[in-house]
Amino acid sequence: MFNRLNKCIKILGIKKKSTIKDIANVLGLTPSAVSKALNNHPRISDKTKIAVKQVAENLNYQPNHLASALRKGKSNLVGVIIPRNNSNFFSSVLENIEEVLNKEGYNIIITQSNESYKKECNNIESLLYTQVDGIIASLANETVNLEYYEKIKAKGIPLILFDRGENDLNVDYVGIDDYLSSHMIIEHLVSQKCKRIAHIAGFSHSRIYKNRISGYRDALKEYNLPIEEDLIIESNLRIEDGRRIMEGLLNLPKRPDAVYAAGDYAALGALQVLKENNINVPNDIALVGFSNEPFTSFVQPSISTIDQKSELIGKLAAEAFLNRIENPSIKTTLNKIIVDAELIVRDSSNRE
Amino acid sequence: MFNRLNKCIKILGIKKKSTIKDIANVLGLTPSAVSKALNNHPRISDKTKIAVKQVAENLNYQPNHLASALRKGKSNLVGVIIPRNNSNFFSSVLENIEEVLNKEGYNIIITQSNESYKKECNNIESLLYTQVDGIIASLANETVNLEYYEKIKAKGIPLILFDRGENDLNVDYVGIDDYLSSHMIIEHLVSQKCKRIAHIAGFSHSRIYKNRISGYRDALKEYNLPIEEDLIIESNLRIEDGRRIMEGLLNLPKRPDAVYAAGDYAALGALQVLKENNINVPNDIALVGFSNEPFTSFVQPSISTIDQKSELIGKLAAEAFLNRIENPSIKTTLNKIIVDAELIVRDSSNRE
DNA sequence: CGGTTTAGTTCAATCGTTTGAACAATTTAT
DNA sequence: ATAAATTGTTCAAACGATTGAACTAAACCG
Repeated sequence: MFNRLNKCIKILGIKKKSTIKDIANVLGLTPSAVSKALNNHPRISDKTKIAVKQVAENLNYQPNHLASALRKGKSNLVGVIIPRNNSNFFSSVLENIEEVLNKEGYNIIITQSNESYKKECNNIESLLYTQVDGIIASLANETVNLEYYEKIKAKGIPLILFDRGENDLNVDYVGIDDYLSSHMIIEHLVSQKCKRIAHIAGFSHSRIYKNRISGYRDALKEYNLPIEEDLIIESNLRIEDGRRIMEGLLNLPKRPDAVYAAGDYAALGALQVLKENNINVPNDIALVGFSNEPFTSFVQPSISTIDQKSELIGKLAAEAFLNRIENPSIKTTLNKIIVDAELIVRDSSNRE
Repeated sequence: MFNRLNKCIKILGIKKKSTIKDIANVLGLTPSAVSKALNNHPRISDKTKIAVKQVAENLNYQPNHLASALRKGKSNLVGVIIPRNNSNFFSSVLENIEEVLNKEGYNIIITQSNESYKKECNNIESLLYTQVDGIIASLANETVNLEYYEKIKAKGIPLILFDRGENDLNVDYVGIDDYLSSHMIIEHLVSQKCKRIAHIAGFSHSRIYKNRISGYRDALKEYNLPIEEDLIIESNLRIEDGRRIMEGLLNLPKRPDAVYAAGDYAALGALQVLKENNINVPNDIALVGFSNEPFTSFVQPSISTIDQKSELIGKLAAEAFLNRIENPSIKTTLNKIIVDAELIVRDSSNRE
């Protein structure tokens, strides 16, 4: 049967993929010599190395990753799990993770959870199955149960979290200081003479949104502004949430004079409602968002926001992984890298 | 040395990953029986299957993908190459490719070319190295030389192109009819009584933009409108390109009364300039973009655009791959799937 | 010239799974 | 009762690359 197959191959002129064995045959060497030559093993003569590489080129040889990964027990693949791909923040993080890891010979497998916990579990399952050497992830909003992530830790491969998931697991984390970012926003709004600042918040079960809320509260206290619970509303932070909540705020007996939304999409929804009601932004009500989505710069008025330093976060997350993989023995305490975010003041909060 | 390692493992309580061999030992079977049991081989008794699965569960067994892929000569991995990840179109296509392929047991490896030909080549290289079973790609704008893609074909694995790359290689393609889409836009603008329609075009070396240009030209002819070469300007279609070109158009002795931009970002740039010049959109100058980026719906005025049916394109691309992989022998003529795009009329071109 | 290095290579086992062939045990058909 | 078919399992050879140990020459040293 084999002979027949080979005959077919010959007749049809299909080149079967060449292996080190083929190279060995051509040169009258053993496969192991070829393997060593290709890997620049010191015990192989330069003459042989050159000859092997030449033949490899001619035969269009491509090493079989599966075989070497199996033997070496290392796939050089890193899994990345992100909630969704349509935000600028994540695509920028990805780009930078990829850049750093590619340089070190790793490839990344990107998977999206679409903010679904179930999808996230599936993703972990299939990444582990693919034998990735590590996982870099940002948790879905929905994710509360962390059993699956424990599974990764149990496997003994590095797990790095970024943006979402701080403290939730005892693993490396890279993110901005959400508490401080909120503080910066309030400080700025106060400097613009705002006195009643509402907060369109994210759900407080997610640590980052919780931190933004407490940063908001503490900053208000610091500036001796009263905390009014009706001015703090949690939501999913989509455009429609921003709209709904802004409408509610406008219907209050005493309207706020500033709105801090914990996400840019919610800020956009709020802005739409404000414009529809002919409310002057920023003079009647000032507005600040969060994330520096591209559209914040080109809507009218442009929206002040927090830049989360996605490039840096991507780079640091990748480096954290490399660190772990290179020193697996060193059970250092978990590494929490907090990057300083930047407040970008635009028209929506810049009063004359 | 091995004994020492095992001792370490025992002492430290580190569970080494369990293999079919471990399961076999527990049950007093051979690894092959276990393998067959796990794969529901008909020749294995139900009793054994149940026992094996039970033990597998207990040992927290996870099949080693590398080993099975190596043996089976199939990785169940599909590579996807996209130009950049920050557009809604691509992230939506990805989501749908993933959905269809996951169901069939495939995982996808996403790589971004960042519109760079060199990056694209690297991506192809590493995808092939990872032994993907197929590649689904949309070409970078820069890509003219297709040597690397020929390499994929030479390997004998399926290659499916979408959006960018129609006709350029003799392979399966999924995309919308750009020519017809242009035609729809012109038809609509004519119905709005526009007489001098400018075209902010993409570079005509890319087939899709070329088709949009010829669709534009032919439609003008059909409606007996003159074709003025100064009203057709090619660019990269970024916001700043749209701005620059719109400024140029406004400085013409005779301004156009409509602008059709081959990309939404360019349309946005144009819109900004129009607003800055207090030109009424759509009544003085009507505007239509292309791609249905989310922001087109929430800027003011909202921008009319073409929806490229990203969900459908993703699904069809994935299905085209599955088709090829399931019938590798059938050298059917190449499959060109053209999806009908949809014109979404919004405020920027809807005159009262 | 015998003994020790050193360079260059081959040998053989291994990674974990799959798979056709072979074998033994049991059942069914004749 | 014997042949044939069926069932359940083991055997052994792959898949392609890697790697330490072993082996053979040639080179070097005293």
